[in-house]
Amino acid sequence: MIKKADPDLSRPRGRLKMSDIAKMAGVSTSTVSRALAGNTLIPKPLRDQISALAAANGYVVDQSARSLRLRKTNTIAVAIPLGHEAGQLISDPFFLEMLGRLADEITMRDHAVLLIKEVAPQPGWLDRIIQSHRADGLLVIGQSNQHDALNAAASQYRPLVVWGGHIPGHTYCVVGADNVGGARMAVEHLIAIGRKRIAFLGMPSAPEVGLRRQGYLEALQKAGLSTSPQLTASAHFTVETAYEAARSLIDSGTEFDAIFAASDVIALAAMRALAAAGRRTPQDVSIVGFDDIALARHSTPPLTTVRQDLATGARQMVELLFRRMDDEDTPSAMLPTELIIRGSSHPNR
Amino acid sequence: MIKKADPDLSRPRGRLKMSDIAKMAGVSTSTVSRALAGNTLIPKPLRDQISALAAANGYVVDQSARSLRLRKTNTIAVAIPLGHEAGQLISDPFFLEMLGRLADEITMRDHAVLLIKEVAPQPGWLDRIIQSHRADGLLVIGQSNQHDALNAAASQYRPLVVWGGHIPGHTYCVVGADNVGGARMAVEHLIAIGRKRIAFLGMPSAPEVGLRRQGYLEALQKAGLSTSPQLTASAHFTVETAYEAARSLIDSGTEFDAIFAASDVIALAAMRALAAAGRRTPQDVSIVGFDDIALARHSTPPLTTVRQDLATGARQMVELLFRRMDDEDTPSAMLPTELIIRGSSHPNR
DNA sequence: ATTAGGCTTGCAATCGTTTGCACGTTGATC
DNA sequence: GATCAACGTGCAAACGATTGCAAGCCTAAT
Repeated sequence: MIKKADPDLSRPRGRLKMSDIAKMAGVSTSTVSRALAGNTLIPKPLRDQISALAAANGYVVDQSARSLRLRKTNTIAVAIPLGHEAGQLISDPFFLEMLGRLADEITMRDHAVLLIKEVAPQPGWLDRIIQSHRADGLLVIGQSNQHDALNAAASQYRPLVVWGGHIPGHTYCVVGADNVGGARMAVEHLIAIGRKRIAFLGMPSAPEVGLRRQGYLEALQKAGLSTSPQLTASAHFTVETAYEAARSLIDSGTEFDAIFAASDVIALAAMRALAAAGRRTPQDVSIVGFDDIALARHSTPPLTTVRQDLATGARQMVELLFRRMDDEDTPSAMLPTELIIRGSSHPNR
Repeated sequence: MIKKADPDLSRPRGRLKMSDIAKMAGVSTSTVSRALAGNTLIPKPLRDQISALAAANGYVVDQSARSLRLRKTNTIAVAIPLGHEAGQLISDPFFLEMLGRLADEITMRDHAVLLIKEVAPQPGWLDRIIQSHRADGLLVIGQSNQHDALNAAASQYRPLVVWGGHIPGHTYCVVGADNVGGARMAVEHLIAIGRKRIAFLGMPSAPEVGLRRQGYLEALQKAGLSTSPQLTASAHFTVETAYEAARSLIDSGTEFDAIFAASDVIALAAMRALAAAGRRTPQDVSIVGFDDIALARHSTPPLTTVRQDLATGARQMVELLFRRMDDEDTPSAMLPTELIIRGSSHPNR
């Protein structure tokens, strides 16, 4: 009953459909569909014949049709909202590495990854992603300035997990590092090695950064050190803006003997700005960053930083998302951080 | 005729469809469809009313249905074949940055990005992506060991553009740096500063690396220097394997005063291996890498490297892909490289 | 010989949009 | 007052899969 594919037969220019395979095999589309799905209603020998025939002809199920009928796409959307950022580039190595890890985890579960970069999120952007039914679940990397939008979306849509800071009042499921604790640890380290005037570099309006600043302030207050607003300088996550911010801090004449930066990218930019101004790291100014990106260990001097475990974070996010896709309600998760002491803070290292 | 949405009306738990909006507006689905598409057959006032009604109710067109009907998805697939790689991670910063740039370019053209990581590509993997109709075009980052598969796919499928090396016999559209020329330039630089025994680090079975090795050999031959096979050591693109390869080169006792590495990641790993073995860079051994990743300028000493212009490369790829999606046949493109001389090769810098 | 029951298989409806075609309706023209 | 074009709108047929239901076939038991 099974006929061999005939290359001479002018096959319709268009793509093969399931009914074409059915015709070749002399059965109905129903049978082909069931056979390819491994449905045991179809006896094994026939199933194998049909699968072989489909493979031989390079037939592949059309996902649009399948998704429409099944109302599921086997796809996870990963969205990166860029509300704060200056450029429109996904540039921070931390985000990129996170993206790579998430892709790894999602692929491992036989789902595809739909990458969505949202440059200046407009009201309703989350709904547009969710309602378009292009994905079965949504991961958001970084809250940016979209805390309220995320809360609104989460109230109607279960399969949503966010990477970011644990902001008071979040009702969405968020996975993220212990930003306050990590920052406190970093600043306590600076205090322990004798630093007194510690500056903060970062945009506190980004939630994670705000929490890191909170940890910074807590540590300073506990030690009775100055928390002067002049010691805080705003910096986006890009190299250029961070360099400028560091430069203006230096030029302002504000005295400081250490910098705690909200990210490694900012820390490294600050280090270069200091060097350009003739201030040595760590002799004149100690620097601590946050993230522990690959670059950190390779800088001169190597960067002391607060490490976030991205591999675990990504695994956790995907794990929670899949449980939510099964309609389970899952709590948020906070991951521990680790202080990695390298040469940029401490001369003896 | 237009009715306000009624929140009390127990809306079916399931999602709003176009026919629901039609009912609310007192028109047919056809009209709604046309209105939302901005079709001028529908008078402007009515169009606006319908759009407003849809927006007010958070209605979004279902993409599965739309894609099925239109046979187009407004999505570009970006595939990363990992045929050679040791781990299963998308780890090389170069790939990740390329991915980010591609996402930027694609998003700018109002298409979504479907990210596909192919860990150990099985025969037919490209067909499975193409025939599944999940995307309107396909970008492949890196040829890995899939040259033949790419040729086969390209013969049947137009909208395909590959980032990689210009291997003899490629029939697919490939965009990539001038690997041979860039490598030649790098090695000539090493020769010019007086290096005589120049080692090569990289896996020549990866096409780009093979071409870089070719440029390396050409430069050596032209200068009448040794091209001894002992001067070549295989190294994957990951930090760990590269470190091991450099270490075994050192331990082998083979004399060398310079290393040309097939990528910056490899170069940086080699630099660390040398330092661990007590050899100074650049005094004892000059090092040149390839890519100019962000890390390169921050290492100690900063890495001399062959710069590939990723921004241009990504733009070019997407540009060509969209032209191919319009059924144009486009030629491959080779991008110029630039030698960035930093401290790792030359003591005086 | 008849019927029951188990296996296989196919029919036809369905998922939510888009769009060619045809059917009104309107106002202008002769 | 009849004819015609222009304009607006809706019907219904796709797009390509999945699946509940029912029908056909065959064997075995009464």
